Amino acid sequence: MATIRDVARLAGVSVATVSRVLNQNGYVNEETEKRVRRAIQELNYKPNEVARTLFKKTSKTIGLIVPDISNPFFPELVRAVEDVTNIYDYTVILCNSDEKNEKEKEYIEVLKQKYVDGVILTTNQLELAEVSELDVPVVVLDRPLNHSFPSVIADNYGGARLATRHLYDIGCRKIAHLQGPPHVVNAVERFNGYRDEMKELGLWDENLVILGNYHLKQAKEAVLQAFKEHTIDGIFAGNDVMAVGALKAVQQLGLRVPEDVAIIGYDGIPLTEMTTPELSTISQPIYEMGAMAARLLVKRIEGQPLDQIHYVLPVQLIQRESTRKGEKG
Amino acid sequence: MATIRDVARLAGVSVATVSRVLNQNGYVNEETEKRVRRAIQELNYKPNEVARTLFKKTSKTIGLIVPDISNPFFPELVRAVEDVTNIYDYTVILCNSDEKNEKEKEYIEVLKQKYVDGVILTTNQLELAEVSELDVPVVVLDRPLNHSFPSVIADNYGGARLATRHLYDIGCRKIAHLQGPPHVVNAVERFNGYRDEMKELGLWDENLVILGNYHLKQAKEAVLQAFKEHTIDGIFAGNDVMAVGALKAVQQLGLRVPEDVAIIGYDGIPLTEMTTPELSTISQPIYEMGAMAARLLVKRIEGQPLDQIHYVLPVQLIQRESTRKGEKG
DNA sequence: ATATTGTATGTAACCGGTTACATAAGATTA
DNA sequence: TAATCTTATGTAACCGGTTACATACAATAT
Repeated sequence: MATIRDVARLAGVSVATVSRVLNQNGYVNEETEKRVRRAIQELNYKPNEVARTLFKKTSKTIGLIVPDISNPFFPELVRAVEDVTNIYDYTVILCNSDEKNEKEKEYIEVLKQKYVDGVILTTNQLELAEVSELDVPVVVLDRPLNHSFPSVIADNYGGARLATRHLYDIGCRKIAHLQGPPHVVNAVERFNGYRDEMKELGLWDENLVILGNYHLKQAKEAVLQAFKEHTIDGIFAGNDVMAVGALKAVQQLGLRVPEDVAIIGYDGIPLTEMTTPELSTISQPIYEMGAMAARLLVKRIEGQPLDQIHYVLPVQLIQRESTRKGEKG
Repeated sequence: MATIRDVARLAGVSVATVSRVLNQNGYVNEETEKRVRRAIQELNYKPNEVARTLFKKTSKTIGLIVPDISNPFFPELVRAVEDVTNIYDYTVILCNSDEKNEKEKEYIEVLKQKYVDGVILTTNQLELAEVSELDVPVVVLDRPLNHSFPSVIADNYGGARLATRHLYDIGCRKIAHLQGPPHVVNAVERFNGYRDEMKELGLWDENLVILGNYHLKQAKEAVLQAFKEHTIDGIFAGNDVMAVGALKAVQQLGLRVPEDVAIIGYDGIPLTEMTTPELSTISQPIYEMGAMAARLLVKRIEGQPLDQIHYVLPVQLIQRESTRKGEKG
């Protein structure tokens, strides 16, 4: 690989001049510039990003920490981050944390050592101290740490109330909630929304809360168990994957969806259109969330001011077959 | 951030000695080492990876180019690559190419400039010339370029024959193939397997080939169209996502799966367990493919010999409800 | 007694860029 | 006409590591 010194030699100038041509700063004579450009062409010279990074302390790379890319909520989010940062010439280092504190800390250490320009965090496991150690911009995505970092989330509380209310509107009165893991902030917020709406409707019954862990199998088992003990005519699942688990459980029990039990999920991942019946869901603007987080991060990196620190994006009820009863909700 | 010179000063030694302690090479007196380690602790010193990279020309980073992470086949693959390379202290730069030549070329350029230690390619758009420009190890995943790079693929041809034969075995005689995009090598291989099996069964009829593009909506439309023109009692879809499209089309036509039309997909993504009826599929060892590719790449990077250059992993028929007829196949 | 080997450490060049500073010539200004 | 500004370019230090090479002393071999 040719270096800037090779180019300088071939063009008969100093490395400083070549650097000036490359970065378009300082004075360079038109003729000289042509000679330099010709030499660059001839040698197929590409500047070494690492050397540049070492001096400038900016790597045009960001870190993206997600719990698990194989969880179907994240691919679209990751894709959005990649798309947006790419426009500004950043590359993305992908990190799967499994929500484990240890892995997150290790990744943050590595990212720092690689001089990443910023980090997007999708997790709520981190202690303040560890994140603060990062001396680069951070944007928190989907799982707000309740503090000073810019964040992008969707309206979990409002979405949960919307879902619960929707089940009520189509006639459900024994509305269960398949809750996500209690250590995940958005799961708690959705639970709170469900609880408050149920209280307002005068239907609150803590026995109707089913504990899930955002995964299919465990959710299905939990729902099967719940049906043994309680009467249920509607299920609001904390995420779409668990909604599928609920669907499977209900079908296995020989009950009809939505006639006997209506089901609504949360997230709006493509999966919801692939089940039979298709699943109603509270759709989060997943791509937009990722894109927004990426835009915020780039702004922060480039020292631009943010109009706003915390963004709460609106969610949307999408009614499909799993909650479409005779009365048409 | 403390530098190696700060550590040297505090420990009262030269930078060379500190470097020796860090890299555990050369001679260092036990007492001296203790002093150095104490200084490192005290300053919370972490070596700067970028400086190291510049000198050593190895970044402990690899590039991973996939068509689109939001295609449900890839998250698990990406996850596997990340898991395995992480064991060896590599980080992963994720690139979405959309199978576009232009994007792939740009990414390869950037990866080179960042001194990545190797690249895993999941694409078949690249010309030999462009990949060869990469002077780091390359492993090709899922889509073999038919040449000298190490590769990991699953047995597409065999899997397709297996799927076709399975439909035959459960009684189908008008077996359609929902084909993937013709510019994707694995789609063509699966088509070839289907064609050869059909010929061997004496059932080959080119009218039963339906062109799809690996996406749901288009596949569904194509299947609806095909049913207008031909009699079909079995569908072998080139991937699982299209199988879902076929399922939706068939259900929309008021036909029963599998009684009237049996359906089998290809890939074995989690989605296949979430539909109703659950989809039979040819399961590829997705995680293992990614893990294997990552292991090959690391071996190549570290200069170890490979036992074998091209790996073709076995696929497996998974029979579920969508092909479970009365006779029990 | 001298040569050789092993241990321990420091100096400075190097990786490949960027940029502060020095230098110089021609144009402009007082 | 001397001072100042603009344009153009080069030298060398710098970013923060690694390592070849030089140096020195003690232990061992000849």
